[in-house]
Amino acid sequence: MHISYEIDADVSLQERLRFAGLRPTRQRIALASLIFAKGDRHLSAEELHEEALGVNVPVSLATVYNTLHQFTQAGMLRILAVEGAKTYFDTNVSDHHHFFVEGDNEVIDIPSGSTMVGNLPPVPEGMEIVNVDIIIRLRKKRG
Amino acid sequence: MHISYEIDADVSLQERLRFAGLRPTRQRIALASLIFAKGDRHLSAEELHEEALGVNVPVSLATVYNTLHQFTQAGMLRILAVEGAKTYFDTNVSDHHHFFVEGDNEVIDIPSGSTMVGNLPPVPEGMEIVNVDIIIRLRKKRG
DNA sequence: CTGTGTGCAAACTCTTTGCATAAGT
DNA sequence: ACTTATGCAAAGAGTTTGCACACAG
Repeated sequence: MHISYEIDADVSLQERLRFAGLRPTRQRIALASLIFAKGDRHLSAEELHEEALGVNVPVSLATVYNTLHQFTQAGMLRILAVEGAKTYFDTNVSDHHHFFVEGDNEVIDIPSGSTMVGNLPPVPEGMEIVNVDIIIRLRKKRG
Repeated sequence: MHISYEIDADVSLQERLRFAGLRPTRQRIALASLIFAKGDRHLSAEELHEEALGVNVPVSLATVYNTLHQFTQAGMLRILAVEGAKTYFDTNVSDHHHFFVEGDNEVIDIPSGSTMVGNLPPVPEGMEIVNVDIIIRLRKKRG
């Protein structure tokens, strides 16, 4: 579904939240506008929390976590299993893959045009595919 | 390099460890034989720890972590970034990919014959590829 | 009003670290 | 002997939970 939220961001964010069965509270609206303001992003709970505090939206970290998970469940975000401890959330829910820059811990989208998945292997008995994640790990060329 | 460790597991494990610059201590030998006894495996530190205790090798969890990381650095293991908190170590160091069964948190190797990576996308300026990880997330068919 | 959301702090899980003791060469 | 590993317990990072208060409908 598409809501043209370019016209009035706050109003349609409210609609999106309502549509997802989430009450459009101050915090959720604020977080949603931070998350979805700048197009595709990858962020951790910590990052979003700091960003919120930075623009004087004093949410608690717990609420950030709750909100991110609620948005994920609503299909507005996607969890990105990259590495170790930190969980990243991806605002691009469509089918695409990722570069991951080691050292920087930076996640970069791979445009979905660059089709890469060739023939899938046979899936084990009684199982079905949820999704296919490709992560290309990069390092800076020493130079 | 290949050492035929089928002949006498303990002796050649010692050699492997020595070759990696690791002193072949009781704990490392015991853990190595648990890890490499049964062919390709995916295990977490917790699992290995319990397994060790189960066969009366009383190592501490800290030592298990240390050992797994040392083995990884020595190229005998590979870290598997699957999901969230837990770190999995893969005894299959060669080029291959994985199924991940959601719910069970089970990791299954995809035989490297099933080539899947087609055309890789252009790599960002100044970067080089470390490796390509493909994880196919599965769920049990409800039935 | 009524129910859901939020903030806080405490709890939890996985992992790492510091330091005294034990073991390898 | 001399050096490196180990064990323990404590610290650390990231995430979650429980409960009183606040807010949306």
